[in-house]
Amino acid sequence: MARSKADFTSLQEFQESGDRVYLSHLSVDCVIFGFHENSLKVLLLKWKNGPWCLPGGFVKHKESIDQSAIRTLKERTGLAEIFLKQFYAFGDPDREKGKRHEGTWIGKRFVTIGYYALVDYSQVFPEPDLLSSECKWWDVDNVPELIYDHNQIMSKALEALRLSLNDHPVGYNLLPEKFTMPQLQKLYETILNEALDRRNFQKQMISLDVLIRLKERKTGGAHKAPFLYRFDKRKYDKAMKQGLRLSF
Amino acid sequence: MARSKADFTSLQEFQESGDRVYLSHLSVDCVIFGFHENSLKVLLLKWKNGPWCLPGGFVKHKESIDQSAIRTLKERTGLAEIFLKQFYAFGDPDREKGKRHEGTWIGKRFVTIGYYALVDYSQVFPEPDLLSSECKWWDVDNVPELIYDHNQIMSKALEALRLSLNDHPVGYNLLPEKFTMPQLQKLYETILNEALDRRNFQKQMISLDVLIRLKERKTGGAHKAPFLYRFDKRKYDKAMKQGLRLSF
DNA sequence: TATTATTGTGTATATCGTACACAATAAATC
DNA sequence: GATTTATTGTGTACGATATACACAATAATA
Repeated sequence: MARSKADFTSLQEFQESGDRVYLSHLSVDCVIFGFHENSLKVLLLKWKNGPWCLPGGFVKHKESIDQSAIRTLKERTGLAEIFLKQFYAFGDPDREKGKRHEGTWIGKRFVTIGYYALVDYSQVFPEPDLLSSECKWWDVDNVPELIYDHNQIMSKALEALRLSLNDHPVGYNLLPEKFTMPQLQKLYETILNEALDRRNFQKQMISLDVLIRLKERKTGGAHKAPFLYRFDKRKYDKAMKQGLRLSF
Repeated sequence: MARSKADFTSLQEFQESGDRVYLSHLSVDCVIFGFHENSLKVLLLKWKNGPWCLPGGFVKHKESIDQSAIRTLKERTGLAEIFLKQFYAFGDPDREKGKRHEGTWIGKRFVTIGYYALVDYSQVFPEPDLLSSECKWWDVDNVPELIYDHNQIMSKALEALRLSLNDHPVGYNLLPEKFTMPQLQKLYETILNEALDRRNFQKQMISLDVLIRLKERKTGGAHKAPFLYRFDKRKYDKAMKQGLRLSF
């Protein structure tokens, strides 16, 4: 996990007294999804002279675990108010294979709570933290080998996102405000990793009753200009809360 | 959360040096579901001279969180090899409203990982631990007020169980080996809290292709004797792994 | 002006979910 | 032993939903 150093002035201080600020043995890791050029991306961090990892952080003594994920996200993407969902806790004692920082605060055993976030790619300006040399987007089906069990965490996040499509709409957080039906379809196809019928997809989406079709069309591309849509936020939020399949 | 004292000889020793054996700030809580006399039950623990709570435990230094839930379950029910599923982590800093043991190890802030378990009611012999005076089954829609946020944890467990019915079979862990279709239906109705059509229910269950109808019928009750069924374990396990609705 | 690739729309069919009715029967009652 | 009662076993008709598929319209390009 990557860590926030805002509360310390040096790595050494952090390693010597992490307990002062954070709960020991506990971290959060964030799988941040974005959508760009018809593919699903995750935001990864690279340690200086080290491997890639998920952006993560630690939990302050008087902070909720949700809050600590929100803080991590804010620090890495600059965004507040983004969609965030806790999906699983990872707690094998040997999950940190090839551990570094042996004998230090960060070298202890950690149980980590996994969150995934959905963000508007175009609004994000990735920032590495003080211990990282890079922070950038990777294609979900082309991520490098990550430290510890972070590849597994990412897979589980993607699986959770896929499952959520069964009962919840997606897109509000991943697409720009105005978007076309083909864009929305590509998003679904990318997350599900399968092709969908264009006409049936449109019917389904419209039946969800969360879209508003605008008068405008998207111009500039070749071929027939597609209509632009936006989400009806109120209906979208309602669908997120209630779920879409109330069926048994 | 209730705690295991097996690793200590006194409460005082435990309070003074819990860190020696367990990860600090971290616990697991188990919502143990059983099914008896046509209603869904949860196993609760009562502190000596205190309120009721979910059975829980702490995580040893070299133990996975799953293992620590398994251990807790074994201690409380006597059962090993039971169905167990992690469903959510609860980490608000003030979740332990009305905290006791202020200033002691157990009085610290805890983030807890919630698990739910499905067990065969008739196989369980509830055992209180050394700090509890009682351990008994309660009807899910009639549980008393529990400590901390344990009522919320229980609700979330029930919700998770309900959602799981959408894509996974249930019953193998909650029913005796041989059972009737009406029994299975009651189980579903209890979990979903709604009445289901008898004929359609049977068709659905049979279409899941995890049941084997036996030649025997259940005798003894009044009225027409229903057939007995059992699960085809191989198919059941496959359905548990793959899920039942692969549809998008 | 013609071409090209893409979008907008509708229909026929199969599948699934839902509503519903009647015959069979094990125990209980008389 | 015949009758009553509540429950189980089974099948069918209907409507809703999912799926497969075809053709006209059009924005940019050639």
